[in-house]
Amino acid sequence: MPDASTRERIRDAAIAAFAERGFDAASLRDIAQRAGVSAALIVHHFGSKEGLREECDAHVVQTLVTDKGRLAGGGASAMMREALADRQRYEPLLDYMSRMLTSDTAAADDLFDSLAAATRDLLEQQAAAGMMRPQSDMDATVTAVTLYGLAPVLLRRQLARSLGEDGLTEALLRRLTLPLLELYTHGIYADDRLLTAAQDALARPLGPPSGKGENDPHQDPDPPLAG
Amino acid sequence: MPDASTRERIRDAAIAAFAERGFDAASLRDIAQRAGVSAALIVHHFGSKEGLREECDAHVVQTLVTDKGRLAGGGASAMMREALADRQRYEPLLDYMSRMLTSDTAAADDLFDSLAAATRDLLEQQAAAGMMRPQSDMDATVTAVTLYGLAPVLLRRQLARSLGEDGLTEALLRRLTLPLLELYTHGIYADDRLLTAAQDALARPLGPPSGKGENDPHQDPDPPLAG
DNA sequence: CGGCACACTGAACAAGTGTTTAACCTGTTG
DNA sequence: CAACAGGTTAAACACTTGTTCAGTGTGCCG
Repeated sequence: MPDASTRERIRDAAIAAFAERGFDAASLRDIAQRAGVSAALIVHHFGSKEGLREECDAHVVQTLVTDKGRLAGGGASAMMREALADRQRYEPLLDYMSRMLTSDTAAADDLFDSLAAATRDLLEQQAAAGMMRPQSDMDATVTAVTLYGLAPVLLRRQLARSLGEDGLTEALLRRLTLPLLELYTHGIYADDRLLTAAQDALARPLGPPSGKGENDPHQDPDPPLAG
Repeated sequence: MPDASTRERIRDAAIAAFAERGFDAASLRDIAQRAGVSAALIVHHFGSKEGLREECDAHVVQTLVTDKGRLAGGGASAMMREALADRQRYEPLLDYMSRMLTSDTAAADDLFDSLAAATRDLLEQQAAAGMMRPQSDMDATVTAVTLYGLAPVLLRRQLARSLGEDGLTEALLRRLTLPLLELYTHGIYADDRLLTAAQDALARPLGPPSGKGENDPHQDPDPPLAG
């Protein structure tokens, strides 16, 4: 393992470039300039642009997931707090992660599985402490909560813009805290009309293929899926 | 407006290509081949690749939002149902939308604003019908529900993979219906310990800068953000 | 010192990019 | 028929891309 600092400088420059412009749009010469080296040196160290990507993927996953057990009990929420605390260092990682999670790579799958596992640990821990209501389908709940935790990261730009903030500010996180906790504590619906309607509809072996749909769980009770 | 069918064929081929491979990776010659024309003709019709993109953006936004008032009361949930019903036609649109929402274009902002507006309409309608609990910050709730509705679309690949389904199948939507409705009806927490702790912490003018954090709303009550 | 290994470079290469140019074809109009 | 307009194309252009090549410098080891 030779002088690793150059390798690491290239790797970090690549992560920043991939995060900013995407893998295809970021050129080796662009990355080389950021790292203060030649394009040829990148190939010398990583074999190819694809090799560089793999190393970047692995490093981002490790930093976000494995390293220091940073999300053992926090998940994406912990990430966002870390990102706030050390913005210059973590913002590229969040951008990189966002692009990774919506790409079809094995590294993306690994990352998501790690996040889902951390979510499951947290939920099971809270369930054991008697803090959680019994869930009808724990696997689906885990996946959904993981998805919901990632949404503010992936759509961070729209989130901030929509609420009139300038990026992921602390004020933005504070403002989201209560509404989200209200949702996770009481829900947003005043009664269980929609829920029981969906339960009834799903209880029937096979719903009407494409009827009027007032009782079709995919026609009305579903809005929470999106709104 | 000359024979529009060729223009539309090019536009649709471009949407499919951009959705599959991304704007940068999809080449004009690639799009031209899909549409059965020459690359030069694309430039002749749209001026440049960027011009083609703008027309694709506009068309996708119109199809998903404006056209037929398709999401007046349904939002992303309605989208996913449409996508299921006519998969071959809508799947490229969902991929295109996912890429658009995570890019920094004006069209993306417009699309998100339209989705948020539809979410607001739906929630206010349900609030007027007495179906909703009072929200402490309606704007934040609207944004959060919009984000949460988009998460399954953006992360559809991970969602399906995580629950062992092959894409956005009807079985997958059915399986998600109850857990999500439970969440939106009762929450997932058995008591309001976390919520009141956060309320207390936020009531203090300025929280401890970086104390132990057991009462810091960003340290513990936050997990719903991600898990 | 000689020689080897290796980080590192500028220049060149083949392939692919978006775009331009000149021309072809076809239908319409005067 | 002649002239024009416009959809359409192949070929060329200038440029960028990832990668290769031949070489330079430097430090270590025998």
